[in-house]
Amino acid sequence: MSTLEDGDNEAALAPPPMSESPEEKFREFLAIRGEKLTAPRRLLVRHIFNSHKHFDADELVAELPSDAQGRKVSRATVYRTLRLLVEANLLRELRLTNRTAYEHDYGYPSHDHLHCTECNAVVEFRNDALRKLRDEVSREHGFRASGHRFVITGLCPKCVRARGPRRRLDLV
Amino acid sequence: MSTLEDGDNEAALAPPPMSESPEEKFREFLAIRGEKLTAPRRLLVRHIFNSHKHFDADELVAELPSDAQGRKVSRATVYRTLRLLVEANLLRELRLTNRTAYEHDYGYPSHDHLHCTECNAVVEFRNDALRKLRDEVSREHGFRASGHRFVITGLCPKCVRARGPRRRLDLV
DNA sequence: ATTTTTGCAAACCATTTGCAGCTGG
DNA sequence: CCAGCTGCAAATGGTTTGCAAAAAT
Repeated sequence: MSTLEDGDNEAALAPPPMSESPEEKFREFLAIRGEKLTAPRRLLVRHIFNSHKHFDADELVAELPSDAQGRKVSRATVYRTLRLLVEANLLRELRLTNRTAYEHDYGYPSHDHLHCTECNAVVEFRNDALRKLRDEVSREHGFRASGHRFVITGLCPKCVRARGPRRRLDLV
Repeated sequence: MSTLEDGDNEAALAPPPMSESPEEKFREFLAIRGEKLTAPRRLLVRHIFNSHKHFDADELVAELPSDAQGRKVSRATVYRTLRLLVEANLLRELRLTNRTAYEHDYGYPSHDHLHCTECNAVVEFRNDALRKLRDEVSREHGFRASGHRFVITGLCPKCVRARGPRRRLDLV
């Protein structure tokens, strides 16, 4: 449903009201499929959209609060819900390392990433030329682009300072 | 060692002769680290650089020929060698799905990818503006870029024709 | 009441690793 | 000869799944 990442620019029907909350959007998505917005799921959407950090399943599990009875949402449910949120276009997968990272794909402007291979830091940036470039290339190849991922890998300023002085032949 | 993907443009020492074979380049890389170009490793480099396909560890294992005694290179060695080839900048990792894909990063011009989310096809393209854009962005953020990955996701021409006619609200 | 969801634990699957014996230089 | 390899099999680690109990409509 026309996310910020979506390249399709036809306006088949009324644009969705960008004012609905992630939770509301998730509820709609589930309703359409005859599925339910349960307590664990509500807890997860709320928690996830309370901050704009990147995160992975493990971090999420660790951060989650326990309920009154000291029970946490199970790891299995976390994974299942993450899958749903991705299908609902509320989250986007990142795959920079062996574990899958997630970031908001709803209510958050389209952007790309700089990834420090040294300290694993991830910095976001916006660049409009990129989108144009993407559509150009897609057109040339007869593709219908629905999204893209542009990751620049290298050393962040901190790591450049930390080890930049070294020469670049130290293969051993 | 100054690969096509490398953004560092200082010329610390004589540029490597681009005429040496992947096998030769691998041998040098290993020699520097006091390691050996063994029979299994030689078989792997040769096999891998005989074609320009993308591949993953599993496909590689499946394709590998058995020796005279009907033994194949073990899966463990395949993984270990792939890691080495990546370190040697002969191969590059791709990470489009859950399994790691590999492609040549030596003797093959720098390029990016269109990824069809329907049939999983991967098409390569070259675009020089992208590299410039990458360096610009890196500079703005104080990064020292060493590479990038730009993947445009969407439907390839074939899949557009196959299912393009459908409207775009079919969430169910 | 019926269908979906949850939590647990076991299963999965790609990848990694310990180790004893083999091998290249 | 000796450091570095290989293969095997067992271990890992992230993610998925079967199933019976629990919850939602």
